[in-house]
Amino acid sequence: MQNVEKIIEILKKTVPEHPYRSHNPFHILIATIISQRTKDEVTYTVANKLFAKFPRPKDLKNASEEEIAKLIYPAGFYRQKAKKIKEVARIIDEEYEGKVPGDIDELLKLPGVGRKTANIVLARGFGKKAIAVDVHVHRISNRLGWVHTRTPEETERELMKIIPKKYWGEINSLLVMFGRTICRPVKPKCEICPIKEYCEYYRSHANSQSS
DNA sequence: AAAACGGGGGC
DNA sequence: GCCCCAGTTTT
Repeated sequence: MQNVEKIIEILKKTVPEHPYRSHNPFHILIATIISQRTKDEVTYTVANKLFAKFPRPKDLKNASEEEIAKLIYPAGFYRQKAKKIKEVARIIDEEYEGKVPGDIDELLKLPGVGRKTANIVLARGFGKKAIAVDVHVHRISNRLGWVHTRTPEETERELMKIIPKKYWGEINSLLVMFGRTICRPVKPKCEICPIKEYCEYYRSHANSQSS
């Protein structure tokens, strides 16, 4: 699988950059919680509004759940998320001196933080080597034939074997954008895909379908 | 293992 | 009008 590095380099030149460029770990964490089962444009809009009003853990801790819920309303799951966001802010302010922990086990203790969210915070917020597997990474890795897996955990383990470590932190952003623009869940745009020649899915569907 | 949370957008 | 979407938590 020497191709993996080549494929990633092609994607890096072709795929648009991930639009959420904050490197503030707390903002990454809260924005990622908001993003769960939510379209990303909506996520950025409401996250920016939220941080404009309550930028620091201490600010969000002191905000009311109703106030938070109102600001993130369009993202859906707003009551649940508002409660989690307030509690996460409180824990970080009171138990971690206002700093998001850069450790997977500590992150997983936070409400609303599962494996995917924790890995995104580590990768994007701290620049650590962590592979965050969401539906895009899972789908695309299987389509390409990099893995043949059923669960995200399994995908994460297998990807760690075949993706060079230097790409771990950015593979999620890259594949999410690739998945949005080209390798969509339904009707992937294989005609214009820059890596179709390396794709198992494309080879097996090359004759039968184009749309 | 399945249900529940949820508004917005694509078709 | 139906179905899916940067998942996590509860049943």
